[in-house]
Amino acid sequence: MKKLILIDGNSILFRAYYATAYPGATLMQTSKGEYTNALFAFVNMFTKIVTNGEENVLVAFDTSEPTFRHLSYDEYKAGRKEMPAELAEQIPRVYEYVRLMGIKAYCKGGYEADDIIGIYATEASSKGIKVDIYSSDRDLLQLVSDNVTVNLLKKGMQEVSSYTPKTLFDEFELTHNQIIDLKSLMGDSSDNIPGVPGVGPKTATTLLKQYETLENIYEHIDDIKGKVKENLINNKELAFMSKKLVTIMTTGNLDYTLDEIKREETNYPELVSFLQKYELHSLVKQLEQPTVKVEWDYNVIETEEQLKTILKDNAAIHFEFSEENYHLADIWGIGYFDGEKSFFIDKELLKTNTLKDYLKSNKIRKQTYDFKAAKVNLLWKDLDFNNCSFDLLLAAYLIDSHYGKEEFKYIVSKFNYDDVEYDDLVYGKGAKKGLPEEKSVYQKHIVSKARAIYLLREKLITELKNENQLYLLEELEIPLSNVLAKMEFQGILVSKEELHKQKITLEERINNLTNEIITLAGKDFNIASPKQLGEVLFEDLNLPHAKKNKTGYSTNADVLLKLKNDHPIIPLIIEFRELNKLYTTYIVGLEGVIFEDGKIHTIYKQALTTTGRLSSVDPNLQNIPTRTEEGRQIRKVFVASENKYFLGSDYSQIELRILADMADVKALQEAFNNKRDIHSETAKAVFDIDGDVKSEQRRAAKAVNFGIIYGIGAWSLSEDLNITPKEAQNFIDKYLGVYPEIKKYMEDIVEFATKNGYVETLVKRRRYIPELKSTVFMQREFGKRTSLNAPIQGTAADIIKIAMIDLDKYLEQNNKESKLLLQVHDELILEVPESEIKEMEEIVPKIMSNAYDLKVKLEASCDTGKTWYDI
DNA sequence: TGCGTCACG
DNA sequence: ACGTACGTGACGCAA
Repeated sequence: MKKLILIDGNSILFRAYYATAYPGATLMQTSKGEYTNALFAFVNMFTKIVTNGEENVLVAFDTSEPTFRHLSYDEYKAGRKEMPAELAEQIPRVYEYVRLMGIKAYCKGGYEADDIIGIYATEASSKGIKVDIYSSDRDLLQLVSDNVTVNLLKKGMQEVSSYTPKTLFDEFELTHNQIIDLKSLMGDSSDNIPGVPGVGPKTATTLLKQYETLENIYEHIDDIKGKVKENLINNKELAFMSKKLVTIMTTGNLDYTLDEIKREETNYPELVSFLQKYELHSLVKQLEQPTVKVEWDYNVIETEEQLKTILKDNAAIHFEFSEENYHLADIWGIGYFDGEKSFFIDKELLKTNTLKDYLKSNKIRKQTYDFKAAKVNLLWKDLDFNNCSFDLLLAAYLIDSHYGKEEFKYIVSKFNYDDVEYDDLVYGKGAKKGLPEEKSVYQKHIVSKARAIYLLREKLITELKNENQLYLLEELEIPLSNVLAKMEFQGILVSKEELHKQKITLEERINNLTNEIITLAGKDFNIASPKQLGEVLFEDLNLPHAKKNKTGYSTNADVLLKLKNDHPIIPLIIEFRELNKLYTTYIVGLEGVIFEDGKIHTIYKQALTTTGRLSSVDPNLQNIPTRTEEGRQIRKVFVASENKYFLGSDYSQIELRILADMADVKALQEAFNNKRDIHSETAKAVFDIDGDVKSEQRRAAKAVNFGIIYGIGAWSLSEDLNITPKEAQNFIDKYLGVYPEIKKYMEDIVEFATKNGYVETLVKRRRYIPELKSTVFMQREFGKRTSLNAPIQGTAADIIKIAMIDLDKYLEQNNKESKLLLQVHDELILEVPESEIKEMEEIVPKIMSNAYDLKVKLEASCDTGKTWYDI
């Protein structure tokens, strides 16, 4: 042994506790209420001390048993406050942590932690072993010697002062041997050691500089003068007793020999699950070291014969595509890893029954990254892909919903896996993106992804299991992935005639508007440019400008609406804006994404939103206009196939129902269960109305109901309702008075989020909210609002996902021709043959309302028609 | 590429 | 004094 680290566990634990338990602080707790603040801070300090795995370390603790010090001096450590229960309960956890690190945590009756350290330090030092002691207790300075360094942790936890004989002398002007005598003279209030009354550090140091030791001081007591001499003589016994008390043992009978202090291997899996159990996720991340690079190679599979020998159950398979839009993308390669061997499978083999059957099989499990992408692409090739047992993208998304936006490399790096390259580095980016010349470069890259999937599976599954989220992966997201793949592939038919008709009409109207606007403005300019428009309105026409933004005048709809009567150009611009939006985004936009089959095939991003909702891209079919009649016309472009009808079914007030359930709002529950109009009901309660509710009052109540879901603010409510912020605040107060459970829920959820750093839905989908820890006020406020909103929005997302899975199952099991086409957050759109309309009108809303049991019943409406406009 | 704008739930 | 409700995607402009 070359080096030994001795840690004063008690001292560090106290520091750790009080560093995070300052007055007014909320102590860190797990969701079950176990305190973890000291454990957390202890681990942080500990990992700074014990950096690599090579040192021999012992952590010494006190016991509650009295030592010879208590026995020889009644007042020893008297007056010390008892350890807070919040700290005491964490001690076993700290022991466990140290043990899992592969390090001995040791205490023994009759010995203080100091003594254990003193004994081992002395023994090691005598054998020429260098010793590092860590504590915040200055008493330990007496152990400093040529071989023993004492490191004292300073208040901020950040700094450490190291004491060697030299630095000790520099600071105290005394040798390390004199530290005991110093303490004996000056005493120590924290341990209730008396010392010599009237003698403080100054006097003690002066005396010791002259006489070296306590004993020698008394031998020369007559050389000393005045009050000091008197004090010394009167308290000689106290001085020598103090010396006994402050002297740390250097010999004793301990249970381990030095050799037995050898460090063992850290048990990483157990340590990770220990830290996860106590919800110390940031520590899990810090703790993990990058995995050791393993050298690996792969074989290229080019024949069916070779293929037959490698395909196994539950291997990882990765399809790499030429484009993000995977519908008709080229397959750049197929990576495959069975846990031992790595392969690159030639895509030509997709023509073989061996590969077709393997992919399609419901018996053979496959592990993937973005199962849906592969399935959709294969469906276009008239192949199928089934039985996904694990999907890395979905699993990572469930662990942290912020990960889903990121690329493969980033995601795996979050789980400390770095044996994958950045896509950009392999394929280039932008216009230059393409397969590199060198085959082995991209082949290896694609195979490396399959390896990552396989090698990370266990870890992610364990993490999900620990947080009770495995259900979400295996019973919700993966099955949903399969449903979404079918919906995307199915697509929705558009009428090119209708599209063209609307295009012509819009073009003409926009042209006319443009001419009129230019005439009124008196000069030619680009109306679609907010910058140019702002200049025309607020400089040329001198209209009053209210708001400004970073780049100039604001010209948004709100501003324009307020100027409506100030100039005849304004209504024209409002209309231009509306029509231009419809034209560019919806008419021209949709025209450009029609496939050869005459349909539009969107892509649902399943791992993107932080709340658990889906998003729809290429094109976005979740924001097709409906609020204005003009815009709603666009929906006539989407038509049912021949002899089929659209069936739309949407949840009624699902988010408010979830709020009524989660916050346990009795009045809301009752209103919902009696199928009353929820906004009128709210208006009645808030305005204390008996009879009819005026539409204005209902509107106000509706605004607050919505506001609550978003994390209401008086200012925005006042904007929304055109009242003063003060009136809005009154309104909110009244509302919360009527529904006190909501007030409580809002407070509780923010407290939970602040304490735990995340919020969750009814089925444990989690959203971390780091903004709550921000030092920026606005950021923290944002964090609070999302804490309120995410569980509600997320639960609604969970419920409709369950409904989709249930519905798909029903359709499959009963061999129905009806197909799910679209999901728009709280509504489902199906294409139904005439023969199934009646059944579906009954079954779809039923499955939707039965998807999840809340304290209030879920209701879903139902409509059918030939175009989307009609439902 | 970032911004402003506006479409949806 | 700050800036103002949650979650999205697509467009055109301007740099």
